[in-house]
Amino acid sequence: MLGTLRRFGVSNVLRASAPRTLSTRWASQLPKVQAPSASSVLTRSLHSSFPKFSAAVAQESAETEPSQKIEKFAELGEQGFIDSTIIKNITHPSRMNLETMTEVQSMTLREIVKGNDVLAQAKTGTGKTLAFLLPTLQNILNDPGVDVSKVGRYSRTAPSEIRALIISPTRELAEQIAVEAKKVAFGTGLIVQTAVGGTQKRSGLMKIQREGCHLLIGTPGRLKDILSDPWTGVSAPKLNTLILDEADRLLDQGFAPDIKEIQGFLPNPSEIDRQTLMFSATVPREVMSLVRQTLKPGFQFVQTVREDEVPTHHRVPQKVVWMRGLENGMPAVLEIAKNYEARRANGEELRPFKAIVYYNSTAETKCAADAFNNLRRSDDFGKTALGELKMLEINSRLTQGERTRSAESFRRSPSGILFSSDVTARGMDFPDVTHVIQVGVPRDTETYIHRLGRTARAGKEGEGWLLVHKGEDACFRSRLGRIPIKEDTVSLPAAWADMSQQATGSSATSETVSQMKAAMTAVGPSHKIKSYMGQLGTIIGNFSSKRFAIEVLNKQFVDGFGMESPPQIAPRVAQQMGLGNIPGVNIGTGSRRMMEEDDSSSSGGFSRGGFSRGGDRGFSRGGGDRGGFSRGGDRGFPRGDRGGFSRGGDRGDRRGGFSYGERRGDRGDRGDRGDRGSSRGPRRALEGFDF
DNA sequence: AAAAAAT
Repeated sequence: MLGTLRRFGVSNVLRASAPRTLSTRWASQLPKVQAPSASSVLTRSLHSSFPKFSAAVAQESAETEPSQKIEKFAELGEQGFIDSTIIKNITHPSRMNLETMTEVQSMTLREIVKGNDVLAQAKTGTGKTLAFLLPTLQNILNDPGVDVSKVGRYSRTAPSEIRALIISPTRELAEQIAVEAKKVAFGTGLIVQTAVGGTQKRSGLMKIQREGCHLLIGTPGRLKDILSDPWTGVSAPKLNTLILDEADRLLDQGFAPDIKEIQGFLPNPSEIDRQTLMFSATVPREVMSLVRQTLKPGFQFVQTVREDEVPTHHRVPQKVVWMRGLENGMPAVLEIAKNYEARRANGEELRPFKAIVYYNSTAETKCAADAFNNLRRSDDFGKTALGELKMLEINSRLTQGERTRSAESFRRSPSGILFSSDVTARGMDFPDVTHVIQVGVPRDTETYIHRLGRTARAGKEGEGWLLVHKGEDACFRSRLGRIPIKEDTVSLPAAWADMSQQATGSSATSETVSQMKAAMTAVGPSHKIKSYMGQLGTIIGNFSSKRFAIEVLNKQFVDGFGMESPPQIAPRVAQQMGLGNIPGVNIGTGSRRMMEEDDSSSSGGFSRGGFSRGGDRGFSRGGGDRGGFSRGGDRGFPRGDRGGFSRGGDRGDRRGGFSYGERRGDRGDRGDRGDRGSSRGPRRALEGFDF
């Protein structure tokens, strides 16, 4: 909060607990529209008669307003402030069945109806979507130029009647917003349309041309495509509302140019007054200058979170678990599921296990989904509670049809596990998610917060788990140090099991680890190679050295995936990544051939009751029989003491069982900075690493 | 070679 005030050049300190609205001098001079049937047109004309101020010139000051009381939707209807059909859609038990407004909804409603630009920050799952949809649809209804009448059952709206445009960073989120918008607008005559990639452009266009459009919701690429093409007939010459959902994401490096381009297709705001709304749970400092450039100088910054507070929910316990190796990730996930199901079986009143597992690369989601599917279909799992779980995958490399199917299936399912990339990290509303599990340090703080926000929505509970390799400790601290995550060193022994050893014990954890290992081994080798490459791209910077990262990835490939030797990295790629002289890097061109080979032989690989795939391929077998792939393994990779875990029993130098009991003494074998010896080199204590 | 997003 203080940071915000400072940015606005303000020195007064406000009470920390109360939500508040910041407004600027210009905005506070605007007459407040009191009439119940507030006309947005009036407000807008006042706005447009304002001289244009550049953000740099405008002197901003803060004004505190008493925190507004939370209202009932029904009251808005009774006051005549919001259309009665809209209110009925929201409140009726057979429709959206909502009674009371949330804080963001209540705090932004009047500002938006007045026509002010708004930047709103509120925690995940607190109803931001409805907060902008409700007043926006009302504003369109208030516009005297909008014709909602019909000829018979046909709308009289043209495709050039777009009054409001909502931009979303992902296709699924755009569709989700559209579904909600149609619910709110039902029976009002307002036409809601979508324009997202991955769908047939022509049929989508024809639908808009046929039915017309008042509110268009879409993703940047397709919106650019449609709006830039004069032949489509879809245009927005009368547009007066632009909404950026997940605004900070849309204003970041990847999207900002698209957004700018789209704005170029919209009418000049000096001719047609335009209101811009931005919503997100996170508003990092870096985007504030773009925010100021995009919003009018008089914009309202509505925050329902204190700025010195991380916008996560208090009702989400968050835990970080350190892993011995990357290969421990999937066993640890399985252990979370088993532990939870055990508590349920014990009579605790818990909702069914419904989890999203986030990875930083798409290939990892594929590997994990395949492995867990192998597990689920195996005989010993088929009959257990875990065998009932749906295992789903979602990432941008799937076809749009597959993506939609996964998302819908997970939405509807009372339980299951969704292995996901960051496509679902923001905004997606899957009901009743009990667990959000993140594997690896997320790329930035915001990503962590948004992923976590897929649970504990709409007043419900949830828990967050973060599984991190111990070597990513420094990265974790710098990226997530401010977030209230507790270390958990007791719940998941599978995270610390030594997976280079054959599992011998009969403990629940050794069972978990060997089950998962077998399931991972049975995943197609091409997926494992892609996972390796994907992880290479994401985590190399998270470790203190490239050498360390390679060592850790190689270990996962062998001890976790059950492969004979690390995959070959093309010389050109290795060069680009600066891996030329890093020990352990397997340079060669065999992987590509390997992947093509495997891709042509369909997915499958699993026969009920056993793991037929890959378990004896390039792993427990001698190697050298896979064209170009395993042959490369003897180059540069320090695997002198490694064999496959399935043969572990015949090695005299192995201890039996897992060594997860050794965490205390064993944890210091990787420093968090600087050079280190090989995996057998001297061990060093890790400062500040206290189990 | 690493989320996402146009074909």
